[in-house]
Amino acid sequence: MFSKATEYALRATIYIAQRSSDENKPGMAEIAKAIDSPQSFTAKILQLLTRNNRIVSSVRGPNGGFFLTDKAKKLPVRSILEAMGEDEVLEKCVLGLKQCSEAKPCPMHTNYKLIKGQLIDLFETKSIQSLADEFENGGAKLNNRIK
Amino acid sequence: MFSKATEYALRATIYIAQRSSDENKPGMAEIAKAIDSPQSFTAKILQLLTRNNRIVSSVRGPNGGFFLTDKAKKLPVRSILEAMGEDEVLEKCVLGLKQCSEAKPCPMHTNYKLIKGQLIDLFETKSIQSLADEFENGGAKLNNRIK
DNA sequence: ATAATTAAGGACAAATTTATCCTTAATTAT
DNA sequence: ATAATTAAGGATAAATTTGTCCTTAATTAT
Repeated sequence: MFSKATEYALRATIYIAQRSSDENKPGMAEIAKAIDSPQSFTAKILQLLTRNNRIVSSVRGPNGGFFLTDKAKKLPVRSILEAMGEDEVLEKCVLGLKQCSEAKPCPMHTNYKLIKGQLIDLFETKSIQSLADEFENGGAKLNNRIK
Repeated sequence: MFSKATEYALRATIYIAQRSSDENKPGMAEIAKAIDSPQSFTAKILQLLTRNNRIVSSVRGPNGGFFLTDKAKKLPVRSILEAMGEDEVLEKCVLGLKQCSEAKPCPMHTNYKLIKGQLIDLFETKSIQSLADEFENGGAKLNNRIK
């Protein structure tokens, strides 16, 4: 559904949201290991997310790392997609037609409409914080390891 | 959601399903024009779909072209995804985790589960024929042209 | 039979995505 | 102040996807 870059962005952001505090800010090595992603590539992605501190914030130097402000934690998950320039996936026509709309529907349009609405609602309603909570308390995983 | 190749595959198959008959088999030039896709690339894709006549059938020579057997028209839309090797998109974890499951859910898993079920159901229930009917009678479009 | 037409398929090219490595800049601890 | 640590950013490479072009093979019409 999403590019690998966006998948890493989602996993990294959720991880950072749950693990960061004033005393502790996970660094690149820790994050990449925790979410099963290539470190350097993930670093590039976090650079996108830290632009203007839109989603993620960072500090350099010893004990530096990444964190989310309380404000950022309340952002909808969709904002991560937006920062990655991939939010249009939610609205996109299944057949890839630019002109597809209620007025000019593709053959899948009416069938897919309801699902699309739920998908948009999910990404706009769920906050980054709520997913971090699932990770912390719900036993949810962010990597592919067995144990 | 899907690759361009799969989008073209879906559009082309629906078009062929609706336009082909014993007397008339659309050719590559007509198909590519009708669905707004690059002709040579679409030709490659139709080669995949015609392998073993799984989805699409073809005849070469004058008045040749592509068509769907009645049996093929009854196939679920999902079979097109399968022929393109892209059906796992339907089952895939939103965060891209291979191990994501009911037992080891990612933070999005429970939220996305219902939507995923509907998506799978849509692609498994809808037949190629039913989409061709939408194209024929429902005024549905397969290209990006204004009029 | 021959020529015309059309899909099949191979080779290759362009564009995009994914990924790595190395240097620079900022910050902190000593 | 200095050295150590860590993110930022540039350059580049590998892999994949998207796309084109040309030749071959099959089929049909004449």
